[in-house]
Amino acid sequence: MPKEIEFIFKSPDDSPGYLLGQLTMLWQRKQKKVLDPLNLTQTQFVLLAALGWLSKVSDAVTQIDIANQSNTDRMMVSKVLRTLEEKKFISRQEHQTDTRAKVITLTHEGAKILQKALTAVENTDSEFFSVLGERLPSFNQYMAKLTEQNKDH
Amino acid sequence: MPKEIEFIFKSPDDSPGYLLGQLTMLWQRKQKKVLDPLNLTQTQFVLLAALGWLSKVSDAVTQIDIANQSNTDRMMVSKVLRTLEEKKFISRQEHQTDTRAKVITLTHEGAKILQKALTAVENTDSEFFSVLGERLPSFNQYMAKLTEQNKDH
DNA sequence: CAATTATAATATACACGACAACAATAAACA
DNA sequence: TGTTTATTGTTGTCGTGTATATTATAATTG
Repeated sequence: MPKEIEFIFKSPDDSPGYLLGQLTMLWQRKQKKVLDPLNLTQTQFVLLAALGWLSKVSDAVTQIDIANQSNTDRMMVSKVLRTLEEKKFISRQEHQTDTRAKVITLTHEGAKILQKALTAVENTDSEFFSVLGERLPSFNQYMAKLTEQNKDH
Repeated sequence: MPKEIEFIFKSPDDSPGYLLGQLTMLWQRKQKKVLDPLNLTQTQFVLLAALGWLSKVSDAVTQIDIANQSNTDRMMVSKVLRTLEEKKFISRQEHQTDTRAKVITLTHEGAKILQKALTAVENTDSEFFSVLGERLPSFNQYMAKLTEQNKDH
């Protein structure tokens, strides 16, 4: 390193951004291990869960609905749903009134996998965050507040 | 959705994993906007910062050192450092005593960019987490504890 | 010292994640 | 009604992340 240049580094433990990044990396690696045996990736699971959630209140869920529900962009949804279709976890049909849109539904197989995945992920999360103990609700509040405050612009 | 199957969804606000994922997504999008003008990606910034940090105490930083410091895996470091070399932000030389290893150093240009990036990122983080106010140290403690607890296995 | 084991870096493959650009069609409105 | 605008979905590109396997070389040990 050029000797004449001095950097001012904060200690990692004082940098919430750094900590957030590190923690997320660990969490995603753990999620991956849990979902791999179910033939699902993290994103595939999230989109499948979003579809399951939306299906409770609508019988004509479109790709845009899934994108909005999961805060994913529509290109990602398009690509991942194609993969999920190949895996026979979902099916895509023409929309009745809007020929641009596609109606996405869970297959039996997809519903079964989603059930397993929801349970597995919840158990893993429970263990991952267990160190917080009774402080978990407080942690959740922090996270929810931060998410709310930083949405959009 | 197959009508006979019922899913049990937790409310998103009660799921720390979901919240962590959502928050990280927002944070990464914001980081990207800040780093784009500096011709750096998130990962490139992290590795550059790890290199800067290590350079303070060592004059023979290897790729493995950077990988360990940043908790990134070796392949990632190999690929990203190649890109950073093309951008003239770092240089890679043969190691004196270990011919397998490469010694990584910041170039002048790289050091200047890193300085700018460190400032920009810290300002962005400061704004991103400002809603926490005086609860920030508490939040940092939660994050540090979670990270520590979930390292490795 | 020779054989085994561990380590540093790379090659390749698959799957995101963000973005730009595009085609088709629906909705809004002059 | 006809034109503009918005919406739905797709394709393609760049840059991660993770896993497996490979090459070269260092370190360990029988």
